[in-house]
Amino acid sequence: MKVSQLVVQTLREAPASAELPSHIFLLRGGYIKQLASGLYSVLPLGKRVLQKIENIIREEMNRISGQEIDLPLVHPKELWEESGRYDAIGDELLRFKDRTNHDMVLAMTHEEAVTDLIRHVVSSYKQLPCMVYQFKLKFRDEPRARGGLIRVREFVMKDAYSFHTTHEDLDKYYQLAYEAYKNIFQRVGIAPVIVQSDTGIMGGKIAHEFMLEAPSGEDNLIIAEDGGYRANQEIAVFDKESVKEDEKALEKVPTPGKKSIKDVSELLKVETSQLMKCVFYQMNDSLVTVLMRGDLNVSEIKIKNYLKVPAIFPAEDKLILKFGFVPGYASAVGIPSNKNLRILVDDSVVNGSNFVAGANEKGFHIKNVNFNRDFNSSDIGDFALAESGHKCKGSEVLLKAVKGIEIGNIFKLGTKFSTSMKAEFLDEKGKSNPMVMGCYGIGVGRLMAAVVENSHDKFGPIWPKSIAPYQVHLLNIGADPDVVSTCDHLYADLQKEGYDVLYDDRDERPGVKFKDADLWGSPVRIGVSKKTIAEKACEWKLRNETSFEKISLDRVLLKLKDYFGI
RNA sequence: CGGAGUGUAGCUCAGCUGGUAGAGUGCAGCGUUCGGGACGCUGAGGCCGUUGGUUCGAAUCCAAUCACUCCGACCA
Repeated sequence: MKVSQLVVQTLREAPASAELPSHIFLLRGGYIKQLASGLYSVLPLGKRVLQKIENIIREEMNRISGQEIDLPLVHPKELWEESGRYDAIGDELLRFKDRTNHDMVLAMTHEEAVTDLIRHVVSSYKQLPCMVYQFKLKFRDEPRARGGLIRVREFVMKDAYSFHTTHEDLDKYYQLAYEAYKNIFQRVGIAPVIVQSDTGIMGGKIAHEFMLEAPSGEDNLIIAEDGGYRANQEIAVFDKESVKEDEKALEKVPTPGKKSIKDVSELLKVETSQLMKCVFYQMNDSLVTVLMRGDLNVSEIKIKNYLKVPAIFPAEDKLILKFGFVPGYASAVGIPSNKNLRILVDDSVVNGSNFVAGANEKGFHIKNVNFNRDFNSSDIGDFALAESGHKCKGSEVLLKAVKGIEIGNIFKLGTKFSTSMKAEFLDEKGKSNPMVMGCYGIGVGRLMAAVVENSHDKFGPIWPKSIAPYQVHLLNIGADPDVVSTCDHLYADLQKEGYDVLYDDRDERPGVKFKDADLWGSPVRIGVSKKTIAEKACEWKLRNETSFEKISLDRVLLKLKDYFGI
């Protein structure tokens, strides 16, 4: 491609609102252009990168027996009602009516559509297992798009779905998908951190997220310092180092005006870990009370998962008071649970003893509160948020928190969709069973952005060979007729050899061309000037190096072959 | 949905003590240049987000509304 023909406009300056390197360089290099919040047009350069990423993913999906398909973007409401997600998902699912006044949705993911397809096509164990995948637009009406392509509303995702006769078979395939994902990310130059993740309202038990560690990441990851444990903070577990002592007698103490853990700890001169905090959430009219050791924070995801609800909200004082709790001085002592009051007790409270807790009376706390003796509940579990400085379960290894960008995920769905949507097969004995499903997603645009986050300098992206929009950037330095004709010939020769060449044939000053070359990030830059052709040579410069070398024109093809290994 | 901010030329922004609009850059043309975003001249390009109000007069003041950005909430 000749730059003179390329549909592109590079920018000297990115909009002030662009902060992430990927956002800045994709805009400045003319890869993408924002149309509206979270909606981006892709220009030819960006499209080439996306296509190369897609081809890598396609190869790896085909290698694990994937078959490419295409599912609709617009679905009738009924399909989503079948799975129960029409009501379970909030405004993120864009709903609208078609001309016949029929309720429709824009697909934010395709479990329903693919389950519908497979249940009609597959009916026997002989047809299983199978995996189908697609590259398809998703629309999610995100409350807040941000960071260029990192978080958008409309995006192409590679989503794959596998169907199995048994959980064991899914387990085996899940491992294959896991390896395929590692290959994909390695091929685009990313070394992902792979963490256990929340399964959310998708149900299922096991899921992993592939993360690019980056300060701009939206997810918090908890990683053991020896790398032995890695999980999304939402679900990460840790050692609470609880110690049980002999139970002492209750003792009411005045704590006027001291409502926070910190204040009470200072007043009574006890460690925050000897306090018991009481956090309130509400779901409609019912109250959820969470009792937790004072030095720990609540993980709302763990609570949502335990209660199996899509959302909880901080409770209003009015509701808290209605159940007999006194905000600031609250505990479960003397308050039994009932059908509108769930009392969740973190195991840090169960396994500790003699806590200072609220007296449910303004200005008073109680010392030596113990689970079982002084209050009770059958809702015991792990509801605490793992944080930097905590220790791995059962070991002394420290956990640290890092930020990450989610670039892919794999999920064991199990039979959630196949049961609700009756995707069943007949086994050897003629008995009907729900198919066991897995799903595997990668956001293609986000991956492109992640690669830039991962690999750039102050001038622009440094694309890996595998997905650079063009492999070779050719430019004439100066408009001398001999220089131009040398470049023209070189351009033709390289193309004939099958290289993707971007030829900057514009009548521009060298500085302009160099800046653009950096923004377009081709791995190899070949420059031809009057000086070089005097020696029948050209400049050979790699994007990831700062200096260039002069090589003979005869050696260009050889050197390219060597560099690209083809 | 809460909090903050911004809407003026394709892009980045100035103008905002009220008097109908500017720079840089980009674009077109001419000339001088030609190794890391050169310089000079000429030119095209704006209903100052939208609507209403105050005023003789509004980009400028007030109100509403829309859009976009950031922080938070949210994020199968």
